[in-house]
Amino acid sequence: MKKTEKTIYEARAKIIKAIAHPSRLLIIEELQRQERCVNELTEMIGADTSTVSKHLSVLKNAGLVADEKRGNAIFYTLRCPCIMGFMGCVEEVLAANAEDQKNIMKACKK
Amino acid sequence: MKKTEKTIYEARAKIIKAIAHPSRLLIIEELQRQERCVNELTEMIGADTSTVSKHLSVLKNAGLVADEKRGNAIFYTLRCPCIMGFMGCVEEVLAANAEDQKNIMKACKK
DNA sequence: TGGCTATTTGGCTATATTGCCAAATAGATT
DNA sequence: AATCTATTTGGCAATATAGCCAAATAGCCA
Repeated sequence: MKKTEKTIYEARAKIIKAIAHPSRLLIIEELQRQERCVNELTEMIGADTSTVSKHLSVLKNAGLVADEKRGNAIFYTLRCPCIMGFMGCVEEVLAANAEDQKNIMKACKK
Repeated sequence: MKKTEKTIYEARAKIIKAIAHPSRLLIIEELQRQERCVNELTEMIGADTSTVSKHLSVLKNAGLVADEKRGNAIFYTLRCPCIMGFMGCVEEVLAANAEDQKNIMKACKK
């Protein structure tokens, strides 16, 4: 792998890594519906505020969300709705895996 | 986040995490083109064989690739070509980030 | 000003990931 | 059988990630 290539793959991996966490997936899904402040997301996730704040900074750092201060709160929005297209494929993979499991079970019973 | 919800998000995150690594991105891209054995991928990546083997087992464990033994070698194939749809969105994010950088630079010069 | 509310930051521990080496395994070849 | 090739596994050290608490910061409100 050449150096230039490596840089490109690393940049892509950084984006995808930012998405690859249960809480951050929830955040992305919710922000795709509507903008939310840290407090609201914290309640939905049920973790410490600081933890959620850090998740948001990971997403922001990857360029996936934008934030805007309004009044006392900071509202986060999803910058790239296309991310949700991801999820369809992920579900496909999960469905395929479930199908495999089913077939394995069936084979075992024989 | 309810327990059931959490399980779902964790399952999704596992798939996405499997994709989120530079070498594994290269592997996915290459397998989308054609099936490859561990040795071939190892050469392309330029890491230890054992390292590549482990990357492949991560992908396999997530259900993203399948393997088939033929002769002396084990050939890996991509199970879900839809993953490549991911990449378009990732590139969009990277382009948007680059655009931001450019604007920041421009603002600084003033 | 002083106290709220919302959010971020620093610090720490626990856990997970990565990547190398060496050794084990499995087939193919001689 | 002995060897060669391809791959996986175990073990280890380095690094990264996650999540909590406590403390810092910033704007609002009385």
